[in-house]
Amino acid sequence: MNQKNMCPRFEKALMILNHRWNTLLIYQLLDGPQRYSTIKNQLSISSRVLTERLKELESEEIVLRTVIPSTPVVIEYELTEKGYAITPVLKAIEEWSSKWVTIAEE
Amino acid sequence: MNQKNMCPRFEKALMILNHRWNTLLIYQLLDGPQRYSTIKNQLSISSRVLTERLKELESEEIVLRTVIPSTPVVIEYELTEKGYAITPVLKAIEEWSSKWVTIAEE
DNA sequence: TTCTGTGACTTACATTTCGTAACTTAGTTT
DNA sequence: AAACTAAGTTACGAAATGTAAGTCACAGAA
Repeated sequence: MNQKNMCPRFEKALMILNHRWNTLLIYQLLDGPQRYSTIKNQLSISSRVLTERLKELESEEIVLRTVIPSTPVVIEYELTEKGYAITPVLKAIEEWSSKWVTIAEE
Repeated sequence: MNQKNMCPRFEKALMILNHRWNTLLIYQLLDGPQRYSTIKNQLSISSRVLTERLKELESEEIVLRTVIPSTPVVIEYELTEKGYAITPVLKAIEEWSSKWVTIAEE
């Protein structure tokens, strides 16, 4: 994937944001810190892939994972500053979709 | 993929834009109308998937396909108005990446 | 007039990624 | 002990993607 003369940062950004589920996950976390099970219930993602993506976003420092030592243990995920900085991208998608995207109806 | 109470247009926008290669393809077409082989050479996408994605973007009216009856026949792809309207999304990704994305170096 | 070349795809098949459902682990309440 | 809970894992089949070779229509070369 990718070309000779494209900015490598932009390219990497696309690789992260276009990876299936990631944008939706970030969008979901804009509502604030949330537990694993909350996220899983809101999106119809499987636990296998959810765990995988959260780890990816955590390693990219877009998401922060916090262990709450209750019983049973609860894990909270939230966006970092870098993560919240993606907001304008989501806003731009929202604007484009509200102006241009149509849903087939019967 | 997806939730009960999310705007269906936004959801659809995400499905289109997050589909592997699509955003990069649109980005590439911002340079103006281009032939199939040009696109293929610029991105390292396989012809199988390139054809598939161009058809998808065409059916979403993001891309316009034009046959130029030369010999051998040449096909030109270009963004529609709806397609060019995605520019702010790409700009937002560019800005985010230039501020926040780092590349590992050794 | 068969032979070679071109652009834009297809096709067949291997590899990777994803989804599904069942299982694990540690501590807790019954 | 048995059952329960949250946050994962695991095994495995299904779907998406990559790779390489092939197709088609026509044109100019040999």
